[in-house]
Amino acid sequence: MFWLTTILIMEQKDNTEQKILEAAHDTFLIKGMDGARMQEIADGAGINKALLHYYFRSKQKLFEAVFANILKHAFPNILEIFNSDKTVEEKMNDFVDKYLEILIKNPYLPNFLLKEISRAPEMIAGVFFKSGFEPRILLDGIKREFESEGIHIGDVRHFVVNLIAMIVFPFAARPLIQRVIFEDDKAEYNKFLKERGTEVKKLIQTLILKK
Amino acid sequence: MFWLTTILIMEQKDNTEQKILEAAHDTFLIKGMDGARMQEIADGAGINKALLHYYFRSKQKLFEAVFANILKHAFPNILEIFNSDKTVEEKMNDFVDKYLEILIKNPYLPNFLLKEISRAPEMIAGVFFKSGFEPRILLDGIKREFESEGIHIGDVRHFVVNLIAMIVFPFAARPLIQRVIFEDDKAEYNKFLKERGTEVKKLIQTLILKK
DNA sequence: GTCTATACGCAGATAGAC
DNA sequence: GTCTATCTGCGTATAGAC
Repeated sequence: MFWLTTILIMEQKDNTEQKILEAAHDTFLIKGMDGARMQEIADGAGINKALLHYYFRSKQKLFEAVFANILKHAFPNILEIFNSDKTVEEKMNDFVDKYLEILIKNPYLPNFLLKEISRAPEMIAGVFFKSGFEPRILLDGIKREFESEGIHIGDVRHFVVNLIAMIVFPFAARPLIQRVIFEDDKAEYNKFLKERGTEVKKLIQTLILKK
Repeated sequence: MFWLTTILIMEQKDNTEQKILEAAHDTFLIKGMDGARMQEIADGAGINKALLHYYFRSKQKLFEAVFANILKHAFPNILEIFNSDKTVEEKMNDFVDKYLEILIKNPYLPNFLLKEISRAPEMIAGVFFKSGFEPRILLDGIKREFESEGIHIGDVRHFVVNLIAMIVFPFAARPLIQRVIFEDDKAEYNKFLKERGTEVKKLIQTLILKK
């Protein structure tokens, strides 16, 4: 009955508050906190500015609501991937696929996160760590798993940063790369992004086979 | 006599206009166009807001001056590296070293560029392409050089994006990574950044030796 | 060239009718 | 809950004295 529940939730939330959150999401995601305008959000939601303040007292509060929501959907069950009983190599591949999928659906996410985290690290960290997941434990786990398969990956922090960099960067730097290397060919760049999965997984493979 | 010229230039430019440009640079680099305040720039330059408008008619014009300046210093002689008579492998290593050096000196650069390019791609592209360098030719050259040494690197666009991603991303995502993985240990993260050179060059090596 | 004072517009926020 | 009208403050920009 999950689908029913979902529909119910969707419907009962298809109210003004929800419409505001959606419009705010769209505006904040692209313009960021500094660049966003309450008027634009109101227009997007089909209401007026006053109602925004009725539901969320301030721009800041509205932003925080949107941001928490974005984080929740941006980092869904990483643990789910790493708690499976697959080989660590398969987990890495799952991670790549999962995150590329998320980013292809939410291409503005990387830029938004980088921008906002550098703008207000303290505030962001506050929202972020409410999720209460333990990165250090995750990293140690990855290292241990690799070693138990006889693979020496070196400093696991570099390994993970390399991995995430190769996944995220093509999205974060899209406006630049697409223009400079792809002569602003949008379709060609989308094709390129879809190829990233194979590319990154091949690179992991190379690293692992090296030993 | 270059050093003398340099000093002369520095001194003759140690005037109000120069002080404004420097203060504007610092503010824009960290806050971006949207987040920057003319008051903060004026304070930084030790003058008042009116003078800003006397020298540069508007915030927009001031920003463009700063941005052009940043680009000029951010992308110095890439061509110089690639026009040398070293092996392509050595060129790659030089590229990594050179860019890490630049980024360690200008750690805010990646975030600033990503932010501004996504905010106003057209304007940015205008300033950018005045430098008139040809990325496609550069990429083709890299591919050809690798192949002439019998190394098949696959799609050169993926190769280059991987390379730049691994160099740039740790700087762009610093506030996040430092907090999440390094428990906000600044010194430790600086050490990590300095290790990136070895790390990335090792990875290039792996890719090349694979064949 | 540099300052103080001020104009002007915009964006966030509130008051109050319905 | 939703609207219109309005306030308030801030940030860019200008006027004008020195």
